[in-house]
Amino acid sequence: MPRTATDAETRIASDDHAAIRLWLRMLATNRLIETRMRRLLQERYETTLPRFDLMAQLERVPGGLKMGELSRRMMVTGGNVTGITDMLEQEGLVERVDDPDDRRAWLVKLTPAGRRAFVGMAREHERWIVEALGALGAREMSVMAGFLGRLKTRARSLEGRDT
Amino acid sequence: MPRTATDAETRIASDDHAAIRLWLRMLATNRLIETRMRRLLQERYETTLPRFDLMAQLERVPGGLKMGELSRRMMVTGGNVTGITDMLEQEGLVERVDDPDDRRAWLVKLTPAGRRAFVGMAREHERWIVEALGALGAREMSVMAGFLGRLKTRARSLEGRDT
DNA sequence: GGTAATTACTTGACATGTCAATAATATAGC
DNA sequence: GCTATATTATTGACATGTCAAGTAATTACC
Repeated sequence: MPRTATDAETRIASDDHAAIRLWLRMLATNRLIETRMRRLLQERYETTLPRFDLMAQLERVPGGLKMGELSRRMMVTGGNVTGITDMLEQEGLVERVDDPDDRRAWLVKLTPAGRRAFVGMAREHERWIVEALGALGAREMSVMAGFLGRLKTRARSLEGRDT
Repeated sequence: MPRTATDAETRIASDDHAAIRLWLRMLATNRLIETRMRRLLQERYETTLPRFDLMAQLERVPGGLKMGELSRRMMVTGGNVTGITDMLEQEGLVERVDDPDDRRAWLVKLTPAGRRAFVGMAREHERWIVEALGALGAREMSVMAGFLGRLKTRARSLEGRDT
């Protein structure tokens, strides 16, 4: 029995493709960091990652965003955005305002309380991320960002046609 | 307004830390590829990513794995493993067998039908991954795997102490 | 060997995610 | 302007994920 940690990457035989190993490592790394962020957000602010994400999207757009815009930016379905917005609205952190240009649509905005709550969280969240990614230097981060950019482009183009 | 696609990475001001930008890009890339895999698994095999993951863990261990082992390897909670195993058991793809060494525990194994189903899926899944990660060459994959390895190690050590 | 602490799993409550169906409104085309 | 189509958001059904509490069995310890 190896003594190394046993996780999602485990048990990949050496003849498996390098791409598979890389993908599993991406999954495991993301999950580790994401789980940590969830836990910290819960412990320190009694909130969750999706709520934080939604507020982060709104924070830079004082005029608010339509549900569909939120959905696209958060890369989740509209139904999901409806649910999270409902929660945040109940908590008084965001508000739905009628879109004057489209009576089907809402503009979702941070309330003053929401903005106050967000800025504190965001500062600390940034520290957590800097800490978590601190294993890489600036140059390495830049190289990795380049790789990821190419993977993103590829993934998008794959969704275009249907292979 | 830039003409680039609007997604989870959007609207990060240039003064934000490189680590944040990298993290958001990791999230977006993972989500894009993962969503594609979910869709393909659903379309071609009427199954889901967590079911596939659980079966993948079992495939290399003919003797089966305990629920707790599955939980650790899949990096999800035990309650979650119970639910997914229930589904797969109903579908006849895995079975719970009494662990002869521990009467509290189960050994979860692929049924013959489960193994048959898995090998077909796995082959195609590997093609999908190779295709999705094809934007990177072998050397680049190896560099990226190294970066991710360091991020994983860091994340684990952060969970050790409590910063 | 008997009790206390730990471990393995299940359960129930709930948040988050998907999808498909629906209602309301906008838009395009004639 | 009317109609057909597309877009915006909500809803409900369901899968997946968390956590905390509960049960049963094992292990540690005196």
